[in-house]
Amino acid sequence: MASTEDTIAVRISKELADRIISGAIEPGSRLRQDHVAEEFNTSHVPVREAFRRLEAQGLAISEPRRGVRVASFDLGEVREVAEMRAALEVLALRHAAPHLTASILDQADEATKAGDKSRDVRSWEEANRTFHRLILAPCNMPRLLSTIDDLHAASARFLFAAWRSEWETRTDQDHRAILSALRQGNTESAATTLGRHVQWIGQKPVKTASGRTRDAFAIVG
Amino acid sequence: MASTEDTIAVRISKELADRIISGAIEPGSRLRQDHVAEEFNTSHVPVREAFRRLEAQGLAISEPRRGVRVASFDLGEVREVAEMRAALEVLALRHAAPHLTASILDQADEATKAGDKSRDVRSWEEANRTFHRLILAPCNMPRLLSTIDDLHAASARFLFAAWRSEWETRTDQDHRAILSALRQGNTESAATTLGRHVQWIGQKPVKTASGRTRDAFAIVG
DNA sequence: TTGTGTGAAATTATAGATAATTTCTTTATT
DNA sequence: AATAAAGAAATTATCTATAATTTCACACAA
Repeated sequence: MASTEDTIAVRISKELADRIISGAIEPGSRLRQDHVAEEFNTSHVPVREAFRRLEAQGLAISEPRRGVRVASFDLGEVREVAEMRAALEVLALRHAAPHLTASILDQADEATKAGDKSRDVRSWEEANRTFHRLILAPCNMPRLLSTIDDLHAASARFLFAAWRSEWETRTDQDHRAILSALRQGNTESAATTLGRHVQWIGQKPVKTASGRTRDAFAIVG
Repeated sequence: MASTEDTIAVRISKELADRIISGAIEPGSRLRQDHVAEEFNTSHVPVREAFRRLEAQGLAISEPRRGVRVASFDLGEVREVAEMRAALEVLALRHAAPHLTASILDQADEATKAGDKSRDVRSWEEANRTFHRLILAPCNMPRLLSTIDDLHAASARFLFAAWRSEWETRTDQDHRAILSALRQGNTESAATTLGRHVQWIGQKPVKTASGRTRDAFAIVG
């Protein structure tokens, strides 16, 4: 962790992002600058800068003079993020494909296996994110990649909100189909599968705070 | 202008964004917080927050302890922004199409005419942006729309850098074709044209500071 | 009950002051 | 002349203090 190199504001924003994504802080709850400042043993100036970062990532919403709260989300936003990911990841893959090496594809295969073996959401999500990053990074489009990263952060949040604890292992056929197409140089087929893959929205009943049961939705790809 | 409602940081970031986009501040030049603070008659705390905003929009780059500078760009980034716009605007249009009314399409037609009549880049850019926003806004996907807005800001910057002053009026056939397809309910055709339209990169010789001539590139759609 | 003021407490937003780091300039050395 | 070292100036990052605004709790009236 290069956290000693980072500025305090960056360190705080990373830590808060992690908590928001993992669900440790509830959607809608307020982020109070003095409290955060006290926790991190700083003044609130870097805290405010951290808030601006979270805002840009779509993890928090700030209303002037009324403070910052953790962004809430609904099925509409899950769909929106899924479709944006589909459009942008397909674009990235088309550009990355010519630069993919056997070594990268092997690593992506490893990530897929790690995902299949995962017995909890957190490690599945990490493996999945690694897979996507591996095959997309060689596109060499920094702006595109950072937008995709933000969308993955949002996806992870939806996922953890739905699959809070229980997780069934499953074999990711899509990842395998994508890798196989890429190995054969069939970029179009890989892109098509990827586009469908990231739009797959899983559905799961969860118990709400009030004891009732409702359906939660998340992107599972 | 609702600037009195905004926080000082927002006001500063908007003003600086405008200067960066218009080219009033050169790419690569440093943004010094004390100087900006003095100009706006504030302390540097809101200035720093404004910098974080610019960073998120991709208009400035900040290096810890070394300050913030105006982001520079090259042909690669112009292409990247063009492709991202194509992917995302097509997505937005597909969702917006069912909600488009005759009134909206008429307004878009007006915007096209205004663009054709424009005798300078700035007013052409504004009309063009209005056109795109009109036909995309009804998609009702806030995250997508704000990402597209940032990309339009980048596009405008490329454009002003290339077409600093001279501008030839021209008739935008693409806009007309898109509107006509939309009126006929042919969303796919409109989307295809839009995707191509936004990726059209114009090329123009410009004189550099050192008196030499090189080619500048910009998105002209 | 429901709604509406009112004041205290909490919180945000900004200013001014300080410490730490980088950049620039000048001077010495090969 | 070119390069390196050293010190001064400028600049960033942070902290402490203050002003302005919002939120909350509670009382009172409809």
